[in-house]
Amino acid sequence: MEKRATIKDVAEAAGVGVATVSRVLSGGSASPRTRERVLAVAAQLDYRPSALGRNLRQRRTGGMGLLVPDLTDTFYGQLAEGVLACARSAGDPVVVGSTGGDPEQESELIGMLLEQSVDRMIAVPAGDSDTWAPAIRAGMTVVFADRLPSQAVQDDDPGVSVADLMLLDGLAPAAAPARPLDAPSVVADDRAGIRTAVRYLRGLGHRRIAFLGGPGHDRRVAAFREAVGSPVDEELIVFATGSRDSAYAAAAGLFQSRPDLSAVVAGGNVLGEAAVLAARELDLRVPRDVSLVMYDDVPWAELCSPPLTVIAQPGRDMGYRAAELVLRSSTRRLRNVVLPTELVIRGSCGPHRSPEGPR
Amino acid sequence: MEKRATIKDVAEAAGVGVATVSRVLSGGSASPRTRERVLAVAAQLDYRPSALGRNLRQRRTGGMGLLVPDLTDTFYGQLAEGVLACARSAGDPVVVGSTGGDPEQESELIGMLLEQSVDRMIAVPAGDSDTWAPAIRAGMTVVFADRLPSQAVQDDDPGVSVADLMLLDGLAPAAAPARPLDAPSVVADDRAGIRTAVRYLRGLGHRRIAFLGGPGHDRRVAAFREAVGSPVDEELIVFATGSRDSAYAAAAGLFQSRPDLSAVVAGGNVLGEAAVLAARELDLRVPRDVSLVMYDDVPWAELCSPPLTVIAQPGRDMGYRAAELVLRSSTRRLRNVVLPTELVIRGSCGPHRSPEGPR
DNA sequence: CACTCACGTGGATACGTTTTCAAGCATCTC
DNA sequence: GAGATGCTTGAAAACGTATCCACGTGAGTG
Repeated sequence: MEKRATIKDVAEAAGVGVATVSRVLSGGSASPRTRERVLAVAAQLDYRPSALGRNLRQRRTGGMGLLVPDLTDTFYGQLAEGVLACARSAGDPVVVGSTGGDPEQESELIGMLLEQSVDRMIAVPAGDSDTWAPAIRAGMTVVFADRLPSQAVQDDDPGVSVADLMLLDGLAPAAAPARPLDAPSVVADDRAGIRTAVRYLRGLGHRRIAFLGGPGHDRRVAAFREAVGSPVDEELIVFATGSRDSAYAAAAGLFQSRPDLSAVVAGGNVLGEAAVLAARELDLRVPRDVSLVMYDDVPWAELCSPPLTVIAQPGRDMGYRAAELVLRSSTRRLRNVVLPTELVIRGSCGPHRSPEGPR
Repeated sequence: MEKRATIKDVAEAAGVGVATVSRVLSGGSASPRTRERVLAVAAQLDYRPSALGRNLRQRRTGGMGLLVPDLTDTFYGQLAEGVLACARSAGDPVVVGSTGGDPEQESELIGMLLEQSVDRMIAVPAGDSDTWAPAIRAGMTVVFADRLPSQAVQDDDPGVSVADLMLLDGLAPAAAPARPLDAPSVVADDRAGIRTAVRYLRGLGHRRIAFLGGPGHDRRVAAFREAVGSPVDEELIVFATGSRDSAYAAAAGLFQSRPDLSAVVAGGNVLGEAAVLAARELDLRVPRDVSLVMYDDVPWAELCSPPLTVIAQPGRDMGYRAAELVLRSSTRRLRNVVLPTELVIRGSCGPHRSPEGPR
């Protein structure tokens, strides 16, 4: 356990000042002669500049933070891989946190990153804009991926009691009028994806199409509503929390309460998984009894029988692009990237068959 | 973008010295009176100690590193979730790196963590012991998870030419005699898991059982060899690299070259996925034509039809335990944790049927 | 009452780096 | 040849924290 060489050691060994060493290693100007000397000595001492010193000096940690709801969800795994790939090519460390879809945990993790002086992060947000305001106010460059934070409820009338409360932490009540926090983002074209799927199902003759949503699927639900057109049968839109259990419960409940539905689009791969499981449990055959299209393409979608028809979104690319965006945040243009989706038709959708019994 | 308060600000506002503030916040001794004052002021200023200053001062970064081959692999996702859960409860940041199973990338990532002065890490190693020697020599506390680094090839005869080469970086050639680097670890009981699976297949009448292995599956292969007993049909043991393509190729190749096999155990979920795909492509029915048991229990194992019989290993626990181990590294006892596996019988294994055609 | 002892406290230092600033020096121009 | 100009260089000052050490004050004891 030998101790690492410092810049001072290199400077002494090379017979130059520390400033020169720093310059050479940071690509600053130096005479070829000294440059060579310093480089040689540094190599020989196996010197690696300590990120600690540098970070303190420039008052920020290199690299970036990454917040996802759940690494067990294959899609977020893909997204994370994309981020890590980009970061690796830049030589940057990535601090990863899993929020479990819980705004409170998310808030804690943001605080932790703040403490670490991580000033760049990409996030699949769980909380609303109020959760994220502190981070952005603190000067963090935040890029949202996969979805945007929901709009916090506006409290337009800051009563005296509220003001009283705020005095506790010494903040001026009127500081932030809760504007819609503008941050770059990279998301999939949910609207087009859902619309294509719904049209596809429509083309197969399906009329009663259900939507199985999870947290953060607001845009997908909206797109679904728009695609099916009015009147929307509200009972056919059900939500689950993030957990697999909840997803299963929602799917099973949907199938049981509305045996007349003939197709369902699942808002994410966990929901899709739940739908397949619930259908099987209730002896509904796919696609004979019910057609299914799932958001997210994941390797195991092909394993199901029948293989699942999916709305593919480029998870890895999404992560990579987001990381690029957060790194070159100087490029202020081209914010709000929208990635294309693609309907991958496999075998989980079939033509609508009128129910067997009379009606 | 208001700038954060420093310990100095707190000290001034509270009318005490910085040392006192530091003590109070670090849980050191202080009179109740001052403690209260400092705490109040700190809260009011929304002071959060900067990890940068602290890290530099104590010459180490808090938190830990985590190196896995691929976050797209559900098992590593589970493992990562476990690590993150433990770290979160400790309030520690986790720097995650994805090695892609490539020792070179792994080495680079280790270097990056070294640079960050991360002195604790948990890793699913890709490289051999030589890859990890530098990290451990540098004083890192490394806990291996899921598997151990393979033993580097011993070069027992350090010829003069080798010594010459080593002079280049100024290292003494005889420094590290390549001892088997002892680091704590937490792995699954591969031996028992594989043995149980093989016995189960044997009990179903299978005699020609194949093993589909990937990188890092050394212990599983060894266990397989032991379980099937001699003579081992070497053709029935095939390997893939980490990628899904390679896994598919290996599986397809196996099925084609040895149509007489009646069961296969896949060494990991990616291999299992490949086996299902390849079998389907070759019109082999599971379990009618070939029985399949897969290492790793993953949510989608139940989605296949038939649902996959698996050797379940507790991925999340593995990560959690590893993180515990690396955090409380003072507890020198209880290194090398072995977690139990469980054969979860679903529907992918059936009784052996003698081949239809005469033989 | 003097002396000791324990404890609370604050000044000073070190951690390793980047960056500013001024100085040194050689070259170029008038 | 003198002044200006450009380039290279090193000393020094931060960055925010934890910790050593010395100082002062209080209580407790002889």
